[in-house]
Amino acid sequence: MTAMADWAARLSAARPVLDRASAAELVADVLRENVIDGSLPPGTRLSEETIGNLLGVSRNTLREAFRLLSHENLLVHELHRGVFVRKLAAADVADIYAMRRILETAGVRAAVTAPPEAVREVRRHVDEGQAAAESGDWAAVGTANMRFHRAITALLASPRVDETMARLLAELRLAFHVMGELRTFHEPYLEDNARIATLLIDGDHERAERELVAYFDTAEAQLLAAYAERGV
Amino acid sequence: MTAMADWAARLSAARPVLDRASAAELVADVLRENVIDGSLPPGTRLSEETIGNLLGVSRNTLREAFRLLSHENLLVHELHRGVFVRKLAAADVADIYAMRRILETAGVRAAVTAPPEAVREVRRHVDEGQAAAESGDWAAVGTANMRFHRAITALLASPRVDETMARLLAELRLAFHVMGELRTFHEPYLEDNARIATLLIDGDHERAERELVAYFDTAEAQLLAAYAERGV
DNA sequence: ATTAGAGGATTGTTCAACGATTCATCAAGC
DNA sequence: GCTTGATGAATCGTTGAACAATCCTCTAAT
Repeated sequence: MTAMADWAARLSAARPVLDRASAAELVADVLRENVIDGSLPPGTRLSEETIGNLLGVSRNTLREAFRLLSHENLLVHELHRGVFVRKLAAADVADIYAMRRILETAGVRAAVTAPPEAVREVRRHVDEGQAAAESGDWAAVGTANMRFHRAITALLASPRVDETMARLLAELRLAFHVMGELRTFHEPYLEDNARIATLLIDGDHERAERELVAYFDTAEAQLLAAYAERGV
Repeated sequence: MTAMADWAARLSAARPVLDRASAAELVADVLRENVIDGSLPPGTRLSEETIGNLLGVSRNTLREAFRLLSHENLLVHELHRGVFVRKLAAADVADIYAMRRILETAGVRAAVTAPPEAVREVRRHVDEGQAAAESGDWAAVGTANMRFHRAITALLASPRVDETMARLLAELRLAFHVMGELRTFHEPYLEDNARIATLLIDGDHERAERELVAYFDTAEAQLLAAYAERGV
């Protein structure tokens, strides 16, 4: 009975991979990648004809992909004007951090009852980030940092929280483009993350929460300062 | 200067009404209504041709409407099979309540710093619900109850939290269909809501939070019991 | 310098068509 | 009797074209 339950669990887990065939979703994947890594900077207009020819899909399919990404808040659709890569306003950044505070502090509090391997997963992403820093790959440090924070909310073991968090962080990447040097933005937080992970493993979730909140305050302030400087 | 700010505020508030020209959104509104009120029960398959003819729109427009509602988690899209009215599993109900616990308890804690009119708004929806109960309109009691809970998370003053909460509650309505009598499900909570609102206004957010958590526990248990009974 | 208008380009929407996939039916084999 | 495999109908996925509506740019006139 447990053996069969195992099959069932693994098979149903593999199911979404099989469904991954829709052309619109594939196009959305490509565009999402380019938006996130900055190839398509915020404000860029995505012409239907140009991109359609470039990717070899019809306008209808392309528009469907645009809609998918609009729902993820990565593109904005303006009636009769087209779709643009989202430009995050300062208010958006503040709102994203507000929501992160709620979800991630809840995650830290859930660490007490979460399975130990989930807590270890948090630490794993810290190590990942430090390794990337040593090789000077600051973009990789950034993604490791995001995985670290996603691992924190993963302690809640809630699919909906996970998805919300993933979307929030993808959106936040749009804001990172205003930071000139990735290094100055990511490097200082490596230590913070390590400290928080240690506190979580030690079970001192109260101090972990305080440190996390402090991180939010400084990171948000840093981003907003960069925004003010650039007058966005 | 303030006069101009007034114009600006009022105009930008009226803007979404103007944009409401998309055929797909109108179609989505109709379908949403029918899904929520149970005319289209969970599991129903929505044929593109049938519904397209019924509403007199092209398949493309209809597909866009489907996508809108899929994103709201009211429909599910299965590749090459079509779209279906979402069937909420017991695990989904549990997950929705997990997320509500996080967001709404955060809302209660934010009541301390929230503007007084926002707190009064919470109480207003309690009164609404009681009025609806007196006239025996239990569906209206249900919507008032949802507005009550949305008002709680509105204390956080975060657009993203508001939207997440709205989607969660719309999704949850799909689960209400398993409850036979709406009255037995909604009536007991009128008192709870009133008590919580009073505690919020009095500033006793600690007790308010405890009461809210207790409400979640019983409401969730009641729903899950109904699920188990019907073997869904 | 500002405004008004014409023209071109792009998006919004629909339609028809064809290939791809699923589902139900039915026959063959163990 | 049950499973396996093939057949055909129904439906979805995608494309391309067409036309209307809207926006943008450029020119010309005041």
